[in-house]
Amino acid sequence: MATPKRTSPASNAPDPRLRFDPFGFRKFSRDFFRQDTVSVARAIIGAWLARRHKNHWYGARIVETEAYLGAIDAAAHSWRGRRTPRVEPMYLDGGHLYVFLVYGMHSCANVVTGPAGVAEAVLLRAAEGPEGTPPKFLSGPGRLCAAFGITVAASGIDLLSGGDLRLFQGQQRNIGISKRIGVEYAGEAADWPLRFFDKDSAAVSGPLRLRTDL
DNA sequence: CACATGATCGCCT
DNA sequence: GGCGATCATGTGG
Repeated sequence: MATPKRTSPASNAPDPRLRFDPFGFRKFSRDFFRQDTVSVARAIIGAWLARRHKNHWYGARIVETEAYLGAIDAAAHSWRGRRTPRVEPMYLDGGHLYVFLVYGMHSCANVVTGPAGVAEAVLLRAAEGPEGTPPKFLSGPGRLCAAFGITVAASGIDLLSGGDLRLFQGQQRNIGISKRIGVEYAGEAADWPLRFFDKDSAAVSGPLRLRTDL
């Protein structure tokens, strides 16, 4: 008989090093996510991504994001209003999650922004784990998803309806701005200053030259 | 650190 | 059929 084919699980277990206690954290309002996408991308630097798994909580502080501006943005999956099953979650109300697979192997998680029908989102590019975890542990969208066990099975879920994935408010940070990473094909949009990062975090991804303001 | 390359497959044209 | 909102590894400066 043939070699057993490995089936990808609906959702993977989060890394145990991310255990944390969400007690006392404040949640965001729906209207917060309905703001313009750039504001949200900036504002969630320092916020906490959290996941519940088998009655335990796991979390990390977001240190790097990118804004994707929908129909007008050649780097966005919803460019020119493109509407396919994969991209459909981008059209949901602000506060939902959009997850996609790149290069056949890495998941990327986005927070949907704007009101329903506006297909914009914020890509979560990197986070900082608890002290003691390697600086690059959650550095890069693929690694962040892998550590949290987030897969495309989570695409379309609501972060505000009491589910297993949530976003909590954090502390204000020193914000740096640059162009986005890995979108060179997007023409003029490739140079738009839509990447935001915590200047004081070692967990930020990408080349060093993109770690300073424009 | 910068740059090049291979891995690997769902999605779109 | 081609190509990515990436990552790990290897080379060279």
